[in-house]
Amino acid sequence: MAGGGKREARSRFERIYALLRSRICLLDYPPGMRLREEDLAEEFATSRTPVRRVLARLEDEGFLRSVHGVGTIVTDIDIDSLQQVYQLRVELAELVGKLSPVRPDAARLEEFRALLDRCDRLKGEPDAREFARINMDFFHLLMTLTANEPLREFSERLYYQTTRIWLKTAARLTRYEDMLQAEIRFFRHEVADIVAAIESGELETVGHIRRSHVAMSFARLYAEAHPQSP
Amino acid sequence: MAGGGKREARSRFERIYALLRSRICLLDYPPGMRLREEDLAEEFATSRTPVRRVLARLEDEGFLRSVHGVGTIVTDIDIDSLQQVYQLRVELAELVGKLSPVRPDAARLEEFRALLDRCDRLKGEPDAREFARINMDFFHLLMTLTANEPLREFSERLYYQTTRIWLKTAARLTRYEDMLQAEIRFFRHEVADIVAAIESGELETVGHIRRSHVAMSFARLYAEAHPQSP
DNA sequence: GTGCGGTCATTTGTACACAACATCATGCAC
DNA sequence: GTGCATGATGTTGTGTACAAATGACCGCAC
Repeated sequence: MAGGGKREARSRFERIYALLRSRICLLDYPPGMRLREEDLAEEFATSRTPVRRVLARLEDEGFLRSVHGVGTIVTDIDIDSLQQVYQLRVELAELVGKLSPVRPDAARLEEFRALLDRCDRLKGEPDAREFARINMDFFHLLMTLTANEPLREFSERLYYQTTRIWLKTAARLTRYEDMLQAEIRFFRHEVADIVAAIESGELETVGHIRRSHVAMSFARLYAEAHPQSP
Repeated sequence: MAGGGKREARSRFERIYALLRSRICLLDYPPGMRLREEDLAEEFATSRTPVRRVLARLEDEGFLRSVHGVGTIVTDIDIDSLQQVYQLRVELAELVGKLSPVRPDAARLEEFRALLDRCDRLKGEPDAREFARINMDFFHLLMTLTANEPLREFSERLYYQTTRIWLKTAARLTRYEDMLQAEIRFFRHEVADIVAAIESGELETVGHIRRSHVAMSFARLYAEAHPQSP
């Protein structure tokens, strides 16, 4: 076996899937947008069939909704309907570091530290999109701290479902520069805390830190959407 | 709109999906079995296309594995690889009753109580398949105790992935009658405990009870597969 | 007898044509 | 002018033919 045929087909599927999901989560495909299977097929130089395979999965995961005769529509999100998702995300965050914890090696640890530099650079030139990307890389690094496959899979699902709401909320604010700056500071603090916890080998502490930060992040978003009454 | 066209297509998809998943979990389709898309298409009086949509989802969820040129194969399972799945299942079990708890109404409560009768009847005529079915009904009833949609979805995924191992282990034992009787007793005890907790309004306690029973169930299975050394 | 190569049957993956369905514009009746 | 029927247009869902890939079988050389 030359080792390429079938694996190539599979990797292509994963590539298209990851790309489309990324576009949805970065709001390149904003909620409500209609995707055309034929356009996507043309972009990836294939027919509708493999594209439909990807769209079906994204629909199963709640990112899309295909309606016969109408189109494939990016699902809408709002902070209220995501409350349950966040509640579960908070719980799962704590489980990372508790179930099948994996101590990172030197190289992995260096990747964590590199995020601190990226945060600092971002502070000089704030950009919501770049922030979202760093946040995503950080998340994936965190997932390497547990070997529990189902936990990783579910956490990833919840993460991608909730990450859109941040960019959407930020885009709505008239002066979102302040919020962005503040969020970047919060985030850098979280990364620093977690790096410290990792360095002292307290993987379970990582889970607790992460849990509280996810919860607080949601609280801030929620407050932003629901101006408090006296 | 006469209200039937598209919804019918969707309900058909769900029906086929639930049926195939059920067959896999009840070992009607045992691990390693090869399914033929064309056969399934014929059974459901349709073409391969809708069947492939269902198989793709079952593959995404880890029940099947399609191999080009070979067939669609029911995935194998073993107690060791399911350890992580069980660990997460235990944690999620506790969250039911904690996240968005829903107090059951009188009718729902009656359904719980009815399970006790089914258990008692089962004691008189032990049957692994019927036991698995009661267990499944009980699980679905438990899911009505939380309104957290993602939690329900994930719990369901983990439940179906782990339920197969029980029947598989039981089928292997030479004298599985004893084990079955014992398991039925354990299970009836669990149902009774949980009914009592529900009646006193302690939904969070339900989660704790469930957690410990799932954990102990796994421990028994694990011990069965790994004869203890002194 | 054994190992190797090729041929064939079988099955999933892909491409494409067509059906089902929803939406919007158009025009006609009143 | 308004309301409704009707057709045009566009999109996803389904059926089907064909390509790609795998494994089994057979025959042949040695």
